[in-house]
Amino acid sequence: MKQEQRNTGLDREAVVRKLREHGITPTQQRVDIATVLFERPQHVCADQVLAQVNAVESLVSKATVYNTLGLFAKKGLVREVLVDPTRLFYDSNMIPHHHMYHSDSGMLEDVAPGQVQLGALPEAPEGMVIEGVDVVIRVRRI
Amino acid sequence: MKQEQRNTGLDREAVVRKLREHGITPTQQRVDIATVLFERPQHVCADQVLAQVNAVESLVSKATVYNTLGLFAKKGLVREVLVDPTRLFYDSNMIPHHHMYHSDSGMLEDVAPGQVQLGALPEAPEGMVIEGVDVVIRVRRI
DNA sequence: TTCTGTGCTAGACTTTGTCTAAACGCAATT
DNA sequence: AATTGCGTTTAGACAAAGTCTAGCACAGAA
Ligand SMILES: [Mn+2]
Ligand SMILES: [Mn+2]
Ligand SMILES: [Zn+2]
Ligand SMILES: [Zn+2]
Repeated sequence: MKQEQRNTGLDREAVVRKLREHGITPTQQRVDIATVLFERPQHVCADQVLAQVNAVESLVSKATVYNTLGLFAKKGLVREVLVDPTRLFYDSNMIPHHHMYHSDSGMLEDVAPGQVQLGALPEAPEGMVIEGVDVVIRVRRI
Repeated sequence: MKQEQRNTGLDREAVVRKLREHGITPTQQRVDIATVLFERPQHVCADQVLAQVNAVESLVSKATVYNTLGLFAKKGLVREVLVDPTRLFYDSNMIPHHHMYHSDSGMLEDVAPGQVQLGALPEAPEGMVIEGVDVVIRVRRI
């Protein structure tokens, strides 16, 4: 993670703007975390974020990483993905899509929404709204 | 849980038969656990199974409950459902269906497969098979 | 300056689940 | 009857993910 590699992500200013757009006060730590998340679209769990953000020097505590990921999810900056019963993944790709989960390897792949034909959904019960529909295609080695 | 209530589930013999059909040696503990599971179609986590099976007298250890639920899932007797990041649910209803998850209350409801029109799915990658497709409709109070 | 609110932190704690090593049950062999 | 073998069960130690608490930092308002 040095300055040799091309950075396809957002620069610090763009990250700050993005947080503001979602009604999040852009603190130092939140910007650090968001910078890691939006470096590229990825599926990442809290542990990995903690490691990445503190790779060079210790910048952010565990509690803050967990709190911030929760906050980002609530504010619609990232999306939670449940495929592994032992940990929660955060998806920094907010373009609507589904997932293919390789249960052998734990690998998680995006599936374009056009690849899955989702027809009529059931109505949400009275007084409720559909928050989202998650489709996970689980695959394994033959 | 006395003998007053009508038992819609399977009797001990039927449970033993069911285990055998799935290639599972029907030990005392496994039959106890299966009896709880198939008393009625339900979504239940390991903790709850442990509590239910040991309600009257201590019959089965924690390790055995976890091992057995894992075994049952592997053998296709029950189905794992991932909706709550903190625990794994087991579904004793193996008829294909989807789920509606009430994120406020943690309630989990079945959705008939006809209610969700799942069209063409993507091919599994070379050398892989689709194990299953999970559809979870997350709803919450307005 | 003092007060107030928000955010950050270390580290204790909780919960879910796994692992280990010993014991058990039961059948086949001697 | 005693021995062996093997699959199963068990208590309890352990691991990992995540939450909580209590104190501190800091900025803006009064
Ligand atoms: Mn539980
Ligand atoms: Mn977890
Ligand atoms: Zn994704
Ligand atoms: Zn179900």
